[in-house]
Amino acid sequence: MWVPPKNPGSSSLPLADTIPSILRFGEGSGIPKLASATAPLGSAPRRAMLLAAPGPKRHTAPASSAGSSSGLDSQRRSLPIFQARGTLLGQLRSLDCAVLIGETGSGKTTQIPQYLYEGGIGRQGIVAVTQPRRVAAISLATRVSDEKKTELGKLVGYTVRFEDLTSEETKIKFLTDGMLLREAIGDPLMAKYSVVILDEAHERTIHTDVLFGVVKAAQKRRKELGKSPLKIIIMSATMDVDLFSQYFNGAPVLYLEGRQHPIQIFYAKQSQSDYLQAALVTVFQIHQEAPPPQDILVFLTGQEEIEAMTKTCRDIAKHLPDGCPQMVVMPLYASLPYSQQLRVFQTAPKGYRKVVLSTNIAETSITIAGIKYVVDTGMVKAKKYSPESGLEVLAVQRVSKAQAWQRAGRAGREDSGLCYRLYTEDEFEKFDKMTIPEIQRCNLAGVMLHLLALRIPNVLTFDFMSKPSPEALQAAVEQLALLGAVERKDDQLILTPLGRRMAAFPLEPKFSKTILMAPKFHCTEEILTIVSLLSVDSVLYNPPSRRDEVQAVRKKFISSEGDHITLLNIYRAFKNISGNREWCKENFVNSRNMMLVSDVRAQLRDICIKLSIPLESSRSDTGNIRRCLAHSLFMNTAELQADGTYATTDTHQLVAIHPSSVLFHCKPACVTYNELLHTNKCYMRDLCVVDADWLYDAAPEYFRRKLRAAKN
DNA sequence: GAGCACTGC
Repeated sequence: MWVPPKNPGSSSLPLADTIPSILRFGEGSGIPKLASATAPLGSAPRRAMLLAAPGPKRHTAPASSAGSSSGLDSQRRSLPIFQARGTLLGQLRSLDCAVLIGETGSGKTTQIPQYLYEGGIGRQGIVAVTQPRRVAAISLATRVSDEKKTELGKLVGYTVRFEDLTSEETKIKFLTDGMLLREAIGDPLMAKYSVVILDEAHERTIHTDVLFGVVKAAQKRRKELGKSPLKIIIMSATMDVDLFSQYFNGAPVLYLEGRQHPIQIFYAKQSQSDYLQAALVTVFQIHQEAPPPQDILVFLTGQEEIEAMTKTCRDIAKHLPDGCPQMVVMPLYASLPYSQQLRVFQTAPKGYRKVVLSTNIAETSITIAGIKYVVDTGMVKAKKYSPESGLEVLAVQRVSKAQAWQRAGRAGREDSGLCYRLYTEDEFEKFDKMTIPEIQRCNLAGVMLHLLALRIPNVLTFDFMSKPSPEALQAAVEQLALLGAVERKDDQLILTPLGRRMAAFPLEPKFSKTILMAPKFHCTEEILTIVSLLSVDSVLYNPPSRRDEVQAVRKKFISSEGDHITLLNIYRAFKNISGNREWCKENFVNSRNMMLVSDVRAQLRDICIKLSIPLESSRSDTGNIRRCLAHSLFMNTAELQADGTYATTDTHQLVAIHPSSVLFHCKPACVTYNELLHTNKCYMRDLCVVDADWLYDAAPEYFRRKLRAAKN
């Protein structure tokens, strides 16, 4: 058992030449919430009732017969939640809404849907359980169908984009929150569901936040219409209970004990001016003092930082003193090719310690077994949105307290763990309590379009749990008006027929509009490809170390007309050789994302057919494609100024061409772009060369208005 | 002149 340094200052680091300072840590005074199994929450609403479920404290390893039915049964019974089953069912039976707070490992997500089913609650309909991520929905459905000893897709099934494994028999259905939201367009009362469980509610994804309001409205409406009741259960891991409870008319909060292992927290004794340096020192300090099979997870902010740190760690690890364990260093971030991501799941060879340097992908999306130590820089790269400028700002910032606890929790998955925070306890106390929910950080055009499609009476006053600013709502509606999706009628905002068609696509409104414009320019096939490419992560893989190779190979696809046409060329080449992996590797194309593009394209094409949109190809005529883009992206344009810089056409914001664009070294007179992203500079991403005249043709009134505004 | 946190429909 590793013992925390009693006097950290005296522990000598054999790497003093490379790393000048030793970081001093003090043990946290406040007992971290995650380490406390009995009293997880300080401020429970008064109406709350406590469901203590003291399961076995000792972590029981999965039965060796895991998979066999008896093993699964005994595992189910050994879960902490099992002893609370009766009480829980009694409560849930009588409640319209409940908030369920369960620690990691309480088994709430797998067990509660089964308890409801077994207890005959809501048998007349389906029990829906939403998840923020696809993989979670799929693996939970698999697990629960195993426990019920049924075939996946029968009693228990799942629905995620591109995959629907449900049938007439399905009574317990796991789905992504986005999927349930999309289903609601055709069925705003959610008539086929008797219970909706919104899981991982504390993550506050934009979809969960919209669903809060949608299920609440559906429940109320069903009651008014005298239809069968809809039961709502909110499941969350952390402390936002007051907010959830208040929003759902004072719904009772039920607590479930979990099986999180204790985590010891250490804070930096002094404020750190350089968190990268501090992280480096801490990793090697731990490495020197801890026995080898215990792995380290370090939270950093981005790809570039992680790649640089990986290299530094590897260099230092080559020159470790005798007797020191060896080290394997692995980067982890979302744009890393899948095969490389998988490496973090391999156990390190004997005598080696695994050090994973990760973005916040390891906070929720990827769980790595065997992590004993977490090193938390306290920093995260996150997006903010300013509705006034329409600008998205991507910046490194402090994490919230909730996020810091989430990170710490990654050390206690299998056994007790330790978390080193590279900030002082005083600094921590100044962190925001919660991360600002996504719905308050985003462009809301898509959300507003969705709400309108759900026939919500007044979208500007929609009952959000955390209301976005009026400016953000107004900006979204204005954007929709510009796209021709909404109009005012008797002081009410309603969808135009075009808007209703736009809402049928699982896309940002401007991309839906682009598709709907395409028939006019006889290039729907090409636009479908381009929009698909733009709506998934980049298919281009750019390893910094092989930049020259990448450039040489990519040359053959590059179009002087911009990124859209270049991407189209790459997709066509990919399809011409019928899309094999080898080709992708040779051409630095991310094959996983490319496959996804194919799936997305097929889905969008199906929707076009349902909407009777003619599917034509413009073949080699790229002018029509660019005209089509100009007609739908006219509000996203910039013009070259006399001094060689670019200014946006509408607000004359100074912008630059993003270095990832094929037009980076070019100076076209007029371009449209997909989005502006503010990092060090205000960059335009994904550009297309257009003719200024086309823009005026596309929206004469818009530009006349802009011109008048400029004159005043 | 030089850069891209993370999900999801």
